[in-house]
Amino acid sequence: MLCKDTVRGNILEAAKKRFTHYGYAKTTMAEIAADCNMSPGNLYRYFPGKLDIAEAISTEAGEAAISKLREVLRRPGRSARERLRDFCFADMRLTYEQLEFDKQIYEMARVISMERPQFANRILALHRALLSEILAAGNASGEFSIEDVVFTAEMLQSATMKFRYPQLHSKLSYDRLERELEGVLHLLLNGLDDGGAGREVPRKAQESQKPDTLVSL
Amino acid sequence: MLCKDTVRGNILEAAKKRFTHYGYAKTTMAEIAADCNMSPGNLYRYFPGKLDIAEAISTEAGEAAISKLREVLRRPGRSARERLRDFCFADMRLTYEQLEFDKQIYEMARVISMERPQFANRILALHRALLSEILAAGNASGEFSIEDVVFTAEMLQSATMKFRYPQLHSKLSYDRLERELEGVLHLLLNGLDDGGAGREVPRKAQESQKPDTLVSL
DNA sequence: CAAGTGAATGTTTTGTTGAATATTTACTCG
DNA sequence: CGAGTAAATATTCAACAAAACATTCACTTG
Repeated sequence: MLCKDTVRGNILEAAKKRFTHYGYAKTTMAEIAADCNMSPGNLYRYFPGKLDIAEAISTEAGEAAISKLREVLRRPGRSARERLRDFCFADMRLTYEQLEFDKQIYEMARVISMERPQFANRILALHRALLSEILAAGNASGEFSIEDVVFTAEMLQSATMKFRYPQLHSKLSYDRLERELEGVLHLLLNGLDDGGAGREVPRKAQESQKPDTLVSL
Repeated sequence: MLCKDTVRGNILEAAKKRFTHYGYAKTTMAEIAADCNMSPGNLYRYFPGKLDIAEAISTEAGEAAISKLREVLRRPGRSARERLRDFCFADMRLTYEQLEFDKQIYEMARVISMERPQFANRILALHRALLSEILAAGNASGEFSIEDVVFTAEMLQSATMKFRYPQLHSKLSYDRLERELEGVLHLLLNGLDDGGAGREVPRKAQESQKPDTLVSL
């Protein structure tokens, strides 16, 4: 039997194909409906509107990404610091690759962030919860002694904002982003006292150090 | 005698008045020229184009802001840590107020950042130099022992990106921005070991803690 | 009545065209 | 020539009509 959820699933699937292939703007409700062998009007019995379809798709994708990150956290035999590092790098790589290579997904992300500001917040909250988990584990193991884990997670998220949706904030090569994340994390973990941003890994030749560039203003 | 630089100065002055009063877009080259008692065509003997006039004005303003920040650094009887803190807060307040209350300046900033990506970089470089100064002074006084001062300054700049042009990155109240900057700085200065983001100042009621919201995507 | 239709409706996007306006050029003046 | 002008040109903007589209609704259909 075709329960409501199955139809919803079909719609999402069809829409996802179109959105990722042709882009959000270039996809019409009529097309999505046709792909599902229904009339445009009927779509509205399953979703309030086009944007909600996109949001549902993005939520799914976002939660999938969070799941992947959660797996990074489950890796055994790592210290809390290492875990934090793994987590941040995995996160950056995940979103960078996603947005770098897929113009369409980038478009959707932009539209949804504009029209549904709360969307990004929900994902950020999930993300922050994982950070809190790491910190709490670190506390438990005696590696950290953080008083307010939730607040500290918030601050970590704030300081690494730039690496979360790199394309939205600056245009840097992935190499450079990695190097910067490395440095910032070192600072966040150890503070200024421990030799500043600590430069274990020798930097590449100075020539390649293009300056930062703000973007999307 | 009317040397070339005097005329340039007059043009800049006239343009500045118009730009700040009516906005960049709503100001025409003809108007600027009229204010200077010259024909529009003649402006091009002094500036390559309208955008370059705006850029010159902004550069001046940017350098003025940097000077103000430099003064904050000169305040006597402060430790390097305090200086760093003063500096970051002064910087945030300066740009926040500027952009918050002056729609026209905000417009100019946006246009120039879009059309002349290098502009922001030059200002950021000046800014970074001041950070390096603080760190170097901290090293000299024995308060820090930072190996690569320049690199560490870069990392500090990176981690506080969000507070540099707040309106461009997120929409948060100034209160909340201050609180976040406080937390992030604590983390950057002391690392995770020192009780995390350290919460000397009790946070306000949880109700008021609206989550972050990305903006301008 | 739940599922669906397709025409009707209002909003957004798209094109187009004329007007503004940035920029260039050919020229004047001292 | 250096400083400037004013007309010529090219680009951008604004307004408005047409088309496309999202959304709604009165109406099947099983």
